[in-house]
Amino acid sequence: MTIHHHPGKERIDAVRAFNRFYTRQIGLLDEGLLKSTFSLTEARVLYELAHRDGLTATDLARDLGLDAGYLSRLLKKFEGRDLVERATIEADARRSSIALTQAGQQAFAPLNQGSHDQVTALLDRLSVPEQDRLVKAMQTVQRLLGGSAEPKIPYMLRPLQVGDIGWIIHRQGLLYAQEYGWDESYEALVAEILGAFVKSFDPKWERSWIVEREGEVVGSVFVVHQSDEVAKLRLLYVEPSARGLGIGKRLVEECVGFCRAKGYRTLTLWTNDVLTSARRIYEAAGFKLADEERHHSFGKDLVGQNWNLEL
Amino acid sequence: MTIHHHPGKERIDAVRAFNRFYTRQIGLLDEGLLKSTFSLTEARVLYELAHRDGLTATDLARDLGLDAGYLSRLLKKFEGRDLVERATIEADARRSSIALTQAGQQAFAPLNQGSHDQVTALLDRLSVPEQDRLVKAMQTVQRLLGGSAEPKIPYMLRPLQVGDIGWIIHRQGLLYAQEYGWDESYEALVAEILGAFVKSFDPKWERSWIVEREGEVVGSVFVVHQSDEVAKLRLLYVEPSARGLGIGKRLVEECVGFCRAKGYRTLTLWTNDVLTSARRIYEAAGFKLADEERHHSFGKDLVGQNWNLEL
DNA sequence: ACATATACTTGACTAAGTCAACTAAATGGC
DNA sequence: GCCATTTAGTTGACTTAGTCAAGTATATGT
Repeated sequence: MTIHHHPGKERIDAVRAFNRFYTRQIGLLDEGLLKSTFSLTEARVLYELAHRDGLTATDLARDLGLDAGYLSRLLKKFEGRDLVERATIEADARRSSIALTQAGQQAFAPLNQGSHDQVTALLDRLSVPEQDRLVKAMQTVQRLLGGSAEPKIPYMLRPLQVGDIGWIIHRQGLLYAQEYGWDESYEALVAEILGAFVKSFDPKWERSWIVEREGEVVGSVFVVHQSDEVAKLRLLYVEPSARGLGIGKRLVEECVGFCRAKGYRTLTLWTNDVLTSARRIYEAAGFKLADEERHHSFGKDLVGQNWNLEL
Repeated sequence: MTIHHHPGKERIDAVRAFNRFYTRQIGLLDEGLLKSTFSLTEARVLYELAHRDGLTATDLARDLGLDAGYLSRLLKKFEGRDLVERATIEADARRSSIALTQAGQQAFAPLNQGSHDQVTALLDRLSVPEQDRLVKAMQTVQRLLGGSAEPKIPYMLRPLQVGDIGWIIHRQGLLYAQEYGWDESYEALVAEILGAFVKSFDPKWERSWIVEREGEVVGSVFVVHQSDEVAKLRLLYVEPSARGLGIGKRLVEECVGFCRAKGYRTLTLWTNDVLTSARRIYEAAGFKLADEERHHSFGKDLVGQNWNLEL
């Protein structure tokens, strides 16, 4: 659903530079560990065995990218030294699940400690905020490359938290500047709307929905009280990276449901005709175009539209 | 200058998980390239030679983490196949600078293309915003681990851009919530102030400064017009990660200089007594405490202060 | 029941990397 | 200016790590 484009040259070069950099980085870390009696590959195998249960030889070969024959011999050696033991799986006599023995765990401990200490030393050179940034960045890389397919929970709705409105202002400002060339006055408008929303928030008549996905805010919408009959839907937005998941539709549905429950008669909203995908959502939800007017805002000539939904 | 602490267990585990993940990732990428006539190490050597000039054998061994003897033989083989040539350095007869020949460059080209294509394929699976996040995250990791010491330009001041005010609202909201336990009404206040600032911005009397460091906004300050005699300094802030660089002091100096140049008589500001490090900056700049008053705001009992500087 | 696929093993092999001993030139101390 | 020490690079002898193909035993699909 997401639109894919050809990556730019700078991006490709940056990724390649990172690969080279990290190849070296891993090389450095490995050097330190090679003082032990285990080779790097052996250490990797031990690590997997120490941290996961019920592994078979095939699992190990696949996950570590090892040759089956090589691994077979390696495991035989471990078995000979009583570091691992195999238990045949009842359901399949070809396979056996491999586990560290007590001795194997003891042999692995110093190795594990060594790697732990190395990483500690690495992190110790950084300040705490830097450590946080490092870990966050690594997790981002891992998540994006891990190709963890779609996350199990594609997204979740939650109420407003501190930091959200600033983030939404930031993202909306940038997004509409990039996509439609709007100037900074749009961002300022969003800031004023949201500042006022929080300041005069009335839980009896008003509500906000924040969409979070893998820890990131990817969408939001607000319902504000205009009169006891009329509510206004404001600032519907979905991050480009999260489009196609039905988030926009879901947010509008939440608004409509909320307004019905609160006894509003009309849900109104203002938008601009250039925002075509938003319009499709409003139409699908049953909104009717009430009126249009040309205006010059955000550095552009636009056509503003008021849409209403009778509840 | 930065304070260092012992990294937490989760952070260490996250880094180790990333190392294991990326070891595998690099393994996968390398597999693809091993179809060529060159081994992985040979390819790495060729890459370095193709991208950097005046390398000596020692440079290569150090930067790629190779054994000197192994590299020596490897280079001899390349030389025999006319892929590289060595030129003795005049200043030091022991060393020679190694470079790819025309043939070497030709031999490297398909290898380079292969790696390029692989990375392209990798990136192609992601949407453009995801690609951007990936590249940014990789650069962050590289910068933090590369130990590139302090950046050459510790920070730079620039005018406001689209996205800045949202970002500042976001960060200030989070920061004051974390450090002082203030609630979301502070973030809302910042949003209102900045929304109004942009909306009614008067370049003749007003100005903003954004501090950028390695592509990130790490501080800001605003001067707003109250009357032709009185200017107000608002929303001075510096990211914790960028403290200790004199950014706060510099920002206040910029404000004072601007106000003097514009002919203001007084520069005033409002702050709270809990913000001690800010107060020190104001005192150092010559501000005098005009009055104090208790108030309950942002979910806390606070003491508000007005400070003035006669220009 | 029979062709095909999967899980692992084994033998024969090669590539990749290490280690120590060596030469030749440069550097530092006095 | 001489000599001990260091650095750059080379070479021989060696080990380790990994590959490839052929094999056995079991499971799976039709």
